[in-house]
Amino acid sequence: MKAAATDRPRKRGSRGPTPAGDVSLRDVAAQAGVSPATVSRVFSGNASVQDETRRKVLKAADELGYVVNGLAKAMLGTAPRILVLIASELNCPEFTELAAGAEQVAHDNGSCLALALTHGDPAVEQAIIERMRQRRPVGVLLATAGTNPYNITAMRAYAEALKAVGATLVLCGQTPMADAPDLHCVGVDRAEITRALVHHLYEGGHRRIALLGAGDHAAGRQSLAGYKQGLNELGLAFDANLARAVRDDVESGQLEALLARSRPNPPSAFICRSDQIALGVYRVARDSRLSIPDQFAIAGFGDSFFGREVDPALTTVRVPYAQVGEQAATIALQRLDDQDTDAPSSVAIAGEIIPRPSTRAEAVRF
Amino acid sequence: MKAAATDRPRKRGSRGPTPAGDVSLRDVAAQAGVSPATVSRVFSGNASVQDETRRKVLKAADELGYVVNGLAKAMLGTAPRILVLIASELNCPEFTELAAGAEQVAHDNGSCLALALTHGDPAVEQAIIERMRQRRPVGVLLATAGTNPYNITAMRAYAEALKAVGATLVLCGQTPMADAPDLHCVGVDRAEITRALVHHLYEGGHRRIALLGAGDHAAGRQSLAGYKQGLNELGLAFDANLARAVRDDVESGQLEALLARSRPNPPSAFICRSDQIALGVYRVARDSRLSIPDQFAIAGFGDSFFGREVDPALTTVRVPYAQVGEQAATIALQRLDDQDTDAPSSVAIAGEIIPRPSTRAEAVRF
DNA sequence: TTGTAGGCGTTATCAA
DNA sequence: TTGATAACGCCTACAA
Repeated sequence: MKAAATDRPRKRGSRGPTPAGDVSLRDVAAQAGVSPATVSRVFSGNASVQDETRRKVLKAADELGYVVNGLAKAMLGTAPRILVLIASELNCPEFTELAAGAEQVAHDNGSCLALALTHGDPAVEQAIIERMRQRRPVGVLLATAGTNPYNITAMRAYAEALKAVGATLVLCGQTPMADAPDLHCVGVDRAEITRALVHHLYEGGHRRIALLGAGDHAAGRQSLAGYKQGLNELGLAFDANLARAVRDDVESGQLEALLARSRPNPPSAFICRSDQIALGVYRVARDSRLSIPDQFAIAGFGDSFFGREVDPALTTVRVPYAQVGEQAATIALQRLDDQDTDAPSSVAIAGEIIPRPSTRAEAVRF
Repeated sequence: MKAAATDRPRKRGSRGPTPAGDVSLRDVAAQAGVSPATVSRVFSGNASVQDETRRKVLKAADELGYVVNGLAKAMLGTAPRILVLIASELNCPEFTELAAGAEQVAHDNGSCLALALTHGDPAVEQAIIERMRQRRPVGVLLATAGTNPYNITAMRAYAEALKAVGATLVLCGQTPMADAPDLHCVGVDRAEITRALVHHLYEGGHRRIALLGAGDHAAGRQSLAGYKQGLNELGLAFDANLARAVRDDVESGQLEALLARSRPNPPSAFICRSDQIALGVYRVARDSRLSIPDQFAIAGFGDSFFGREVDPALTTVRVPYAQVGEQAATIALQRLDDQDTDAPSSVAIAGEIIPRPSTRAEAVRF
C-alpha cells in the first residue's frame, strides 16, 4: 500500500527532511497518469474535472490507499484550523455540556476541538496558551474565565497574543465584563439569576440569606452584585459575613454551612454557587436534624441530575451550558475578516430557576 | 508587527496560495541579518549556535513577534502529532477522569488532545475516524469501545485504517478481548469485579441477584461472564430473566427495577453497570418503601461522588479511570518504530469494591 | 479541462 | 558555526 511512496527514489540532490512515508498526491497522479494539479482538483471538489478523469484519479487513490494530508493543507490555510478549549478540570458537570456544545459546532465546521487543562494553575494556563499559539488555532475558548482569580490584564494579554496569530479568544462562563468591553464573553448572567434567587427565598419566608460563592472571580463578583441588589430591593441589610467565597466541592459547602450555623443570628437560607456546594449544606442539615426547607432552605446551581435524587429535591438553576459552548465556538469560528468590524461579540445566556422542595415551605412531591 | 510579512513583495513569478500573513522564520532571519537556517537552529534548540548569534536572532524574533509555525512543523513531522479521543458522550463521570488522564499524558509529550463525540452513532464514529485520518494523529483512543455494540470486525478495520496513516488505535474501557488479541485495549476487568460483587452480595444473605448491564457490548459481555462464574461458584442457578441489558441512565434503572419487582420470585439484590442505574433502583425502593439493603441491596459502578450522598450510601466500584486514560495515551504515543515488535500492548486495570450500607445488613454510619 | 511551476514555513544535508 | 538549497505535500495563477 505504501509501495509507491517507499519505492520512489529520492532525488540525488535532496537535502530536505525525510519523507513521511505516506502516499502523496503525486503518487496518485503518477498512478492515474495525470498531473498532481488534477488530483488536487478532484479532492478539493470545487474545480471542474472531467468525469472520466475523476474516475481514474479516484481509482488510483483507492488502489494506493491515499488519504489527503490535512497537515499540509493546514499549513497552507486550506484546512480548518483547530479550536482550543481550555478548562480548569473536567469533573464539573456543567463543563461537559459546554464542551459537547463546542465540539458539535467545531465539527460541523470541519474543525476539531482540542482540550487543555490548567488544574487551576494560572501559570499552566499561560504556558498552554503560549504552546497553542504555535498550532495556529482559529480560536481559544477559555472556560476558566468565570472562576479564575479576576484578572482582566491577563485576559487582555491573552487576547492580543492570540490575535497576533489569527486566533480569537472567547471567555466562557461569564457575561460581558463592564470593565472590559473589548473581550468576547459568553456566559450566564450570574447577577440576574442570583438576584432572582434572593427574591425566591424571600418569598419563602427567609430573611437571613447566605451566599456561598462570592469569590473574587467573574462569577463570584457578578453573584455578589446580584445578591446585594436583591437584598436592597427587599429592604434587607447586607451582612458581609453571609457572603462567602468557597471552593467548589461538597466539603467546602459543608464547612461553610457549619460556620454559618455557629454564628450569632445564623442564616436560614443558602444560595450556593453549585449543586455540589449545596450537597455540603444538605450534610449539615441532615447531621443537625434541621428540616429542609423550613429551617434550612437550599438553592444550588447547575441542575445536576443528582439534585432530583436527594431528599428533599434540590432547587437549582438550569443553564443551557451546551448553548454557551455553541455560542462561544461560533464566535471563535466566524472569520473576523469577513466583516470589517472588529467589534467583539458577547452573549449573555439566561439561567432558569427550577423550584423544588428544598426552598419551598409546602414540600410538593414531584 | 506584521509589517515584515505584509510588506515583503511577492516574487513576480509567484503562483502559490496567498501567504498567511504571519511573521515567518525568514522575516526574522532578514531582521537579524542571518540565514533562515540559523533561525531554525535557534528555535529547534538542538543545533549549536553562537551565543552572539542566538541573541541577535531572539531579539529580532521578539521585535517582530515571531511565533514558530507548528503547522509547518507538523507537515514535516517535526512537531508532535495530536492524540484523538473519541467518546460517545461526555456526561458520564468516569469519562471525564479518563479524558483528564489522557490529556495529561498528551501534553507531557508536547502533543495535544482532540475530542470527538459520536453520540452513540456508529456511523458518526466511522465518519470521525475517516476525518481524523487526514489530520495524521499519533493515535486514537476509542472510549466508546466498552459500551458500543460488540463489533470486532469494525474495530479491526479502524485499527488498520489508522495504522495506514501511522496512527495507533487503543480501545478504552475494556480488558483485552479474547477473540481479538491484536487490538490494543486498556480498561477495567468487568468480569472479575462482577464476580466479586456476586460474592459480596451473597455474603450479605442475598440469593436472587440481578445484573443490570448485560448488554451486547464488551463491558456487558464481560460482566455477564463474571456474573455467571460467580453464581456458579456459589451454587446459585443462572436465571436469564435477571441478567438484563439496560441503557445508562437513571430512568432505565428505575424501569428495570420495576420490571424485576413485577416478576415471580423477584431479586433482592442488584448489580448495576453504573451509579446512575443504581439511582434508578433507589427510586423504586423509595417509592415502594422497601428497606435498603435488607429488601433491596444495590451496588453501583463508578464511585460517583453522589453515591456518598444518597441514603443509605451506595456500595460501588472505584476504578482509577485516570489511569485508564494515561495508559491508553501512553500506548498510543509510544513510537511503534522504536521497537521492531508489532506486538499490541494491553493493560487490565483492577476495580475496587467500596462497600457501603446499600449492600450491608448492618447499616454502618460513615 | 488540464498541465506547469512557484510558493507556503520549516528542516536537513552538504559545503564552506 | 553558518549559509545555500532542496525537499515535505499541497494549492493556485497562469498558460495551453
